Amino acid sequence: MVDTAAKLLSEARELIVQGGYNGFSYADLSARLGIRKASIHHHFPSKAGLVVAVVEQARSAIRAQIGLVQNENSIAWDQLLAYIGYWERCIKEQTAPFCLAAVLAAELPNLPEEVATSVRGHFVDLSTWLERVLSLGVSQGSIRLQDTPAIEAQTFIATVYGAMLAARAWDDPDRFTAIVDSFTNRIRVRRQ
Amino acid sequence: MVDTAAKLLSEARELIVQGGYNGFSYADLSARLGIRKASIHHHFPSKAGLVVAVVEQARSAIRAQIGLVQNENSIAWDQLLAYIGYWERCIKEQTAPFCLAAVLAAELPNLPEEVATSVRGHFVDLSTWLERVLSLGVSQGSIRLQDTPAIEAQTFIATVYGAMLAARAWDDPDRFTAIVDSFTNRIRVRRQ
DNA sequence: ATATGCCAACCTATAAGTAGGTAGGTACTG
DNA sequence: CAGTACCTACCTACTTATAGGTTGGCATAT
Repeated sequence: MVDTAAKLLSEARELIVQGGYNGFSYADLSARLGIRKASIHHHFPSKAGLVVAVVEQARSAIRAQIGLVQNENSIAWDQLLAYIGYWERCIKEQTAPFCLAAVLAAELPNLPEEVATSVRGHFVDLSTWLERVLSLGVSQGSIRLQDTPAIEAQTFIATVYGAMLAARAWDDPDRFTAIVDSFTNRIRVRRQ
Repeated sequence: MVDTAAKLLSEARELIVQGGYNGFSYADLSARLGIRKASIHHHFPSKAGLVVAVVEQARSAIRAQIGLVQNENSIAWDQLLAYIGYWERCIKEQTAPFCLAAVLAAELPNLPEEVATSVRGHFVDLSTWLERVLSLGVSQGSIRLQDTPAIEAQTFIATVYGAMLAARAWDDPDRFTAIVDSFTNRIRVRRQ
């Protein structure tokens, strides 16, 4: 039985992905969950606090992924493809057609400071994870980089987010795949 | 003597780039220009109309650039570098640290239909221009593509916008350059 | 009794927009 | 030349709707 706070986080995430920080209100959540705004304030006294909670939830998931990379049985290339595949499915199925942090980053100068801090932390967490995946891939011989793993991780994130934007603008999920493939093709070591 | 409507477009553009469609109001413009909101409505009766006008102004500039590519003296590589250089300067100087269409595209599902249509048109216009530049570069022997010029133009746009997002998230203009360089390095034909 | 989670009622601020008016400038007409 | 009409661009005052949030209360579960 999922509790109200969790549902609020989930719905808030969808609404943010759809229209950004200022594009949704407690009234939207109220309509979606069938509870009054005052009840939402009970769980999340401020909008900024709610959005921080949404971003922090996403960051927790990334940090869990970081933990998985530490597992010595993990295969870097598979993890990278899994991440890409996750977004491909989300974009095709329109379940999560855009990364929360990306849509918030686009309006970063206008965000409440605590939200901006959390969004930046999300970028740092994600790049930390990817840096480790890429480094592992290099040591496993499946990945070849032209720059440091840190720089390449940031490049990859930018590519993924740009690809999401393209998929959204052209209303074509294949744009996402094509654009991300140009990155993966560049770094992949072919075995023959 | 720049007229009021032009100033409104210019300020609206800055405000949109800062915080998106819902992140600014007529009151912000009123404060910036020192005129009352009702006066702004005189020039632009609706917010959607104002934002469409801002986007259409940007599209006009792109179409002017398309005209320049038709000039047989133009050098594709120089045009590409000029476009990149333009954004590098804007991001470093914080004069226009993000592309209008990109920040609007991030919240596309929530935009009024006429605005969404205009934003999509902006993507089409920009990719049309870039497609021509890339095709010209190929025929001039300075550019080598791995896919069709149309696909590569879209990839480039995604890269540029993703790079802007990265520069904004990391608050580091060099992120933009590094990420875009990975694209230009891939397509550039070296002469030696 | 306490904690949790919901509610009604309410508040202030602000958003997009409307209606009627004024002032200055320009063009036209007698 | 003066008067008139029209245009442009601003204004005051106002409207409705909605946003984020506050306060006190009720119901249920432990």
